[in-house]
Amino acid sequence: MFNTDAALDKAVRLFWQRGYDATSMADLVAETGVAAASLYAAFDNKAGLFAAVIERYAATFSVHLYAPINDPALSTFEAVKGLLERAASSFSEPGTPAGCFMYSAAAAVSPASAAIECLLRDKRIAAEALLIERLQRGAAQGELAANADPAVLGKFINTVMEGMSVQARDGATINELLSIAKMALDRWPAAV
Amino acid sequence: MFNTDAALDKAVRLFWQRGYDATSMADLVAETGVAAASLYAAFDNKAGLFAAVIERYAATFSVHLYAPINDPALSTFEAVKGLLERAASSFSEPGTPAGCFMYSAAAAVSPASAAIECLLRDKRIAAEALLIERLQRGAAQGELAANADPAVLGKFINTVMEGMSVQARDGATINELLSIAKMALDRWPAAV
DNA sequence: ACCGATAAAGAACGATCATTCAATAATCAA
DNA sequence: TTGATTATTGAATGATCGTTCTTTATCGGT
Repeated sequence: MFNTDAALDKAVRLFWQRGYDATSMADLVAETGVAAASLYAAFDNKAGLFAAVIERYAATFSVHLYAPINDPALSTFEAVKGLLERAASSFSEPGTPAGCFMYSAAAAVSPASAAIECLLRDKRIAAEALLIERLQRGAAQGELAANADPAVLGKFINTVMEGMSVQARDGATINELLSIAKMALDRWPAAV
Repeated sequence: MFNTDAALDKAVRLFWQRGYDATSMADLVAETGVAAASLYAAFDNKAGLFAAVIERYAATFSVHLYAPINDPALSTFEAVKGLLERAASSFSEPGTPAGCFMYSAAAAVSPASAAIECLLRDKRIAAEALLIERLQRGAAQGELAANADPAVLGKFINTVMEGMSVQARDGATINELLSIAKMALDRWPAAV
């Protein structure tokens, strides 16, 4: 078989930039250099290819973005700070399309592609749940103010990240994104 | 001529939900009940129709959303609070597609539709500039802390709004959005 | 009632869409 | 080397895309 990972890397860029509906199989063939029939043999159809692209993005980009959340050596604040700072730099990284694939690749799709939208939505919700769990662990260890609600705080942090992705798509620089991240962290409910 | 505003209202919903590329002329014909040739006579082409849809959305929705920013009776804080609260309620309004049209209708499009993306981006950037101007006016009148940067604060508020739109698309309730808005308004840099 | 002008629509256009088929090239056990 | 299997592809599929052409209604002025 052809090098599926290399092809997926190319496909990730394309879907990232143009979104699901606006990326045609002809585009994917031109970008990957793999014939359409071969892509179908490997991934069944466009939706299957996109599902594989999601997993490839998660393995190569999301893992790095969310690394601070899973790093046991970091305090809860440091973990969230690391997450937002990585978002700022990766969303504005010149070598990749701006913003986050998970947020913009299927922002608005046709009813025929509703299943695709769900795939990404589930990933977004799972990532938010991961963040909230980390905050709950921090709260259990007394790192957060007593009146702080980890669920609301997590949703807030996640919302800022999602907004940062739109900002990056509109041309925000890494420094602007870092300023936004810093301001979000100003709201941090540290234990007294 | 047919009732263009009524047709545009229908078209707004369709583009709002599905985005530019995923909304076909056939969809628009079915939804508006106006024949394709008539739509072309009135708006030239799909891009022209979309441009008219943008203006229709701005006149019927954005105006209401940004009303607090232009209300001279409100303090700067009240204006921003009103903006975020209106975002929370309108983004989750059951009668309309979730989120904000300006943020999601052309989040990711094909290179052929790049001009469409620019149209919406310009609207987003103009709205952000409007918010920042309001904050600068507040700063000039001593409503903000001396070390507060209106440009950064405005970008932050705007980022939260953009994130709230993604949250709404993913099913966030009005109460969840209000909690997010409330957290964004915490530690407001009020003058001492 | 009639007529020129305007508005609306049905049917067709070539282009492109995702997908598949038939045929070729590469691989490997024997 | 041979033969069966697998991998790969160019070409063709019907469907749908945005767009336009031609024809049919509609309408205000005389």
